Amino acid sequence: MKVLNSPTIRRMPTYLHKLQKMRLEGKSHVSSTELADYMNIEPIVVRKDIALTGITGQRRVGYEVNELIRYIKQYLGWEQVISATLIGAGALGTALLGYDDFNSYGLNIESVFDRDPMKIGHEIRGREVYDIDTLESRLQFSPPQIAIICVGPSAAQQVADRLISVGVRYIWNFANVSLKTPPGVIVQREVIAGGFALLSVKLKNSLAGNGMEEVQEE
Amino acid sequence: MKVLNSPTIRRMPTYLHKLQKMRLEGKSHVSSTELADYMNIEPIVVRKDIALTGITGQRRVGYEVNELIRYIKQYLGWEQVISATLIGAGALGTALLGYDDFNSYGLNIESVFDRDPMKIGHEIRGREVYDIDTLESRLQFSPPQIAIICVGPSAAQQVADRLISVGVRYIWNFANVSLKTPPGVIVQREVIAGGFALLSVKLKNSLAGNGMEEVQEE
DNA sequence: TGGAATTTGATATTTTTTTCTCTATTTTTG
DNA sequence: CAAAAATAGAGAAAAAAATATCAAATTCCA
Repeated sequence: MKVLNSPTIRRMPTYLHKLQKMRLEGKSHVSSTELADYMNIEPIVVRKDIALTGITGQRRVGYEVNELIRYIKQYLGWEQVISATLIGAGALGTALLGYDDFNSYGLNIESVFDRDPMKIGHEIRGREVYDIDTLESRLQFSPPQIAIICVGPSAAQQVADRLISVGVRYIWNFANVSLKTPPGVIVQREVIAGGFALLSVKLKNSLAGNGMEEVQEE
Repeated sequence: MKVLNSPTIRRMPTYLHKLQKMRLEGKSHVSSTELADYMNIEPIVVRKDIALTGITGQRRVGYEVNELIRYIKQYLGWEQVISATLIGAGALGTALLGYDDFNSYGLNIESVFDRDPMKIGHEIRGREVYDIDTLESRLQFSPPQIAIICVGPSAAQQVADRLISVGVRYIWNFANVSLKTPPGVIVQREVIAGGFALLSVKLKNSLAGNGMEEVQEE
């Protein structure tokens, strides 16, 4: 069985989001058609994605919502809590702290660090901000599984180095810079402008064709 | 020639970022190897990507930095300015307003709207925040090419409807919800949790194998 | 100067991802 | 109860993307 399919994995959180909403609404079953409509993709894509989790649905009925939630979470490794630290309590870090779904995804941001004296010791979204200088002393003995880097590009590499030195192996990097890391460290870089680039190309194409062609992708 | 290749387009901003840094450093040429090293991908991927822009390099030398910047910008439609409005001046909206590269990408955020009276009339990152109630009156006669939605999920659909009603056709949606839009409207949805899902799966796999396999993708 | 190394780019191949086709099942409707 | 509609799922095919191979050009270095 295939285990790592990037586009599928990227779609999973959206399925989950929708499923959890449906659960709240009391829906017991969901069809691939329904999920596909929600996401503007084809039902067959949804079925293939879901098949990877190992669940089986019921013909003419669909999938059991609760069961599907469980299977997706298991597939993503979201059944047990994933510990994390957030470095950089600026606008972006604050936004991430306010991202509601993380709770249900098992992401537990245990600590928040910043270097700004105006922030240190104060709470942001209910969490105390620690001095970045205490990073090593606080994380050394039980490093989080994931570090989320939300500092500016000039500080990101140094922050990454320090995180790695205390044993962090998985980095979710929002800084607009490519990190140099030793083998064994996995970095997931978020390039915000990527989505904008896609949108720009579609915009450009429609201007060029100055007409009615349908460009719909990704 | 192929025009719309999603993974390639998503990598373009990163090439551009690096190239602009190199230009500042006074470098005149760049090789695919150098860009590949920076991004932790294979040089052949870089060459294929770059080939799509139509530029030709020089063997044993690489590509001329300035020329490559121009070709990439042209490929993405970033040579002329793209007008935009930002709806939602919360943490995420503020973060986007502070994203330095947008200037050089031709993205011009002309207006910022919010519904919070504490924000309306004040400046955020040097920009005045307008009352969301004035959206129609301000945008009606020259709607921006792109709208960036950074409001909460409960408000996003209504905001999108209003934007579409004044003529916006391209939406960059950061709200954690799938928008329903009429045909002809293009929505680029950013799912923040997508990257986290990818990282989680890699983490899970390494725990499962509790050993030394290398899982490196995307 | 001549060989080694580096690099692009054309072409081919492989891998990944999406899409299609068709069957079986189940529910709903007439 | 029979027909119709909706749905999952298996297997095949197509499309997209990444990777490999190799020739040609150019530069570097001994």
